Amino acid sequence: MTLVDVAKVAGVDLSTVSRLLRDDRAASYRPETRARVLAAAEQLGYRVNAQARALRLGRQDSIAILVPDLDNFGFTAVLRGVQEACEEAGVTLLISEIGSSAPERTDRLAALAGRVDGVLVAHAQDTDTALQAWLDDIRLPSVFVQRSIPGASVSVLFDEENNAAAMVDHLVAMGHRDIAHLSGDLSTDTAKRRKVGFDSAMAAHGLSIPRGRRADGGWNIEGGRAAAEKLVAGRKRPTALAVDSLVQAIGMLGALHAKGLSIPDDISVITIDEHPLAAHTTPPLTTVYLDQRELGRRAATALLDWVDGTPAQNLIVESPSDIIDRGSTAPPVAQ
Amino acid sequence: MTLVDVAKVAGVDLSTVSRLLRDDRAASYRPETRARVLAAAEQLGYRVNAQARALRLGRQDSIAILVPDLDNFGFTAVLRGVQEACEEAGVTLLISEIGSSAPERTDRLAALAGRVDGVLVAHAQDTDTALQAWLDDIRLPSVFVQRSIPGASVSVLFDEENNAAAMVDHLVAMGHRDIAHLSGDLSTDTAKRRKVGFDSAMAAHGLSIPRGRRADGGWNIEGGRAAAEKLVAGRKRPTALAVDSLVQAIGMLGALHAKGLSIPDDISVITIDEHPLAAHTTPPLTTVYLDQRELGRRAATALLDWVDGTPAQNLIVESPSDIIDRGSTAPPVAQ
DNA sequence: CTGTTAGCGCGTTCAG
DNA sequence: CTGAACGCGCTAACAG
Repeated sequence: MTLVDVAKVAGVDLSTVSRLLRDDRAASYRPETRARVLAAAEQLGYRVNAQARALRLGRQDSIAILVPDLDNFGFTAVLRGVQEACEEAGVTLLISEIGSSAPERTDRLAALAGRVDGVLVAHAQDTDTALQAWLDDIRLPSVFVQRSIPGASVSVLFDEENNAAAMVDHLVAMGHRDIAHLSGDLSTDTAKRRKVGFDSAMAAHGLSIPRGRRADGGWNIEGGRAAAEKLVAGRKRPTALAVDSLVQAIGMLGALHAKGLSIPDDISVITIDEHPLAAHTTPPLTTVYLDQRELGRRAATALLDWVDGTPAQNLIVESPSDIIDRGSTAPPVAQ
Repeated sequence: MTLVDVAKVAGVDLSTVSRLLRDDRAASYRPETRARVLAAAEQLGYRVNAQARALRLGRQDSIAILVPDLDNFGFTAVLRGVQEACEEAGVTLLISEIGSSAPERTDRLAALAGRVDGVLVAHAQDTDTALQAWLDDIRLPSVFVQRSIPGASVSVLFDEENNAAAMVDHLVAMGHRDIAHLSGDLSTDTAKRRKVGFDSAMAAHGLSIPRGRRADGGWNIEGGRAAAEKLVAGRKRPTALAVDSLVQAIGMLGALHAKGLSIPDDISVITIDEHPLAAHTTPPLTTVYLDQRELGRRAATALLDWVDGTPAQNLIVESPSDIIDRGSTAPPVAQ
């Protein structure tokens, strides 16, 4: 099932088979030859050898995406968008989980480097110098997805300030004035930008943010829970909670329920990120919808273009920041 | 940064470099040569070209795992176990989502075939003949993970009958006699085997399963919700619900809450699958713990061994079926 | 329109 | 202990 085999069966040269099977349109072969070759290939079940092809062409037709945590369902929509774009481009996608800076991470990255034409990065803390060093080292095109590292590669981002502001606007429109911000991991720029957006929006409404009204929820369930506990611990609770991610919101719900708080009667909550799960929590969560799928598509496309020779540029993907209202917010009541 | 480059810098033949860098121990080279080569490699930042190596050796040092749905957090622990095993073996893992039988799935599969030495399959409905055909076609070692197709390849499974029985035993021990089974997709053998286990366990306790006490929840949130609605719709509710997966349990919670049922006061619930999420639902869920990570490891190891020449055998991974009691079950009360 | 030829980078005999 | 030479399967000139 190699080119020579097919050529032998078809009674032509292997280069003819190679061209015929690939270009198809380009060369107008004699119908007879064409038929013979196609028949032989079919009969033998011929498949090009991806490795030989990669070796010859110096390109892999495959890219990788580095994700922090496969458990994080806040990110699957992005993955799906990336998959789609890759599919359309006929490129294989390699998904790799690279959690914390474990030592074996280096090996995984090293193995990856030789197998792909470029890499998408969905994992980046400002301090992750090891990752940055690796990216420099491999000299492959790389694009950060919904993350960015200062002074580093290209990024495809949402307007996160806008997203955070959307939460504030929604809550203020309901009459809230004492709003707490359950932030994502503040060592990531995504969380930083949302913080800025939150603060600006509050200021725009003439509201201040007293001490104790922000907590870092670390982008995970447990962090969200701990942060929520802190935010509602004081004598005077905020009347509403704006949460940076759905994953953290899950933890928050646990904390609020444990404390016997009823949503939205005692406290309103809203979160960024949309996922099937949001419709099935208790209560269902009002969310800021982000088109993560589109973000994934755009990031993948940018990377693929870069691989093809067109350097990618930083890109902000417009997202409607639409509110999906599932009733977890309501006007505040006097405590 | 190829072998020749290193050889040139080190002033030796490229074959020397090749041996030295790989065997290391095998050949006892002159320390001097050794040092020169290593230094040159280091200096040039040499990396073997995975493609050339694969072409030469006829092996990719990489395997793929086919998953139905990356959104399904019930499966990430398996993935993690697989990743670990691959890491230890120095093998690259290719994760690929192959949802329904979309037409583009074929392309994705075809591209995969040339890049891996074998494939793990975590997606299998008895009726998925296209997938089966592909597996036959590629003639690569393949192992099914927590799934099996009748008469097909090798499987690495849990004792699912035992797992379902664990739910029944726990509930019966609490005093329940009227237990409903919210099953997984009954076209998958996993669900079928759990059904058998559930029924046997009930029979062993001298309990029967009246009509309307089982519903197919399709392995997803929405299916779980719909099935739960059906199960508690009748005049006389069951006193307890045994759910086949955490994902479905999420949907179930939504349904029960919407109906105003309180857990475990009005109805007890228990589910198979452990995940961080289970500790943070309302209420937290009592679960049957499965060592999915170990399952993943074993499956990956079996496949890797097969790739190395030792055909894999069907394998049942012992799992303790331990109950993690988070209080979502309680003795039944008269209605 | 089709065959010939020359590598892509590497691992492996076989000599020496 | 090290070098020389071949070929894995494929593509892209270049002939014819």
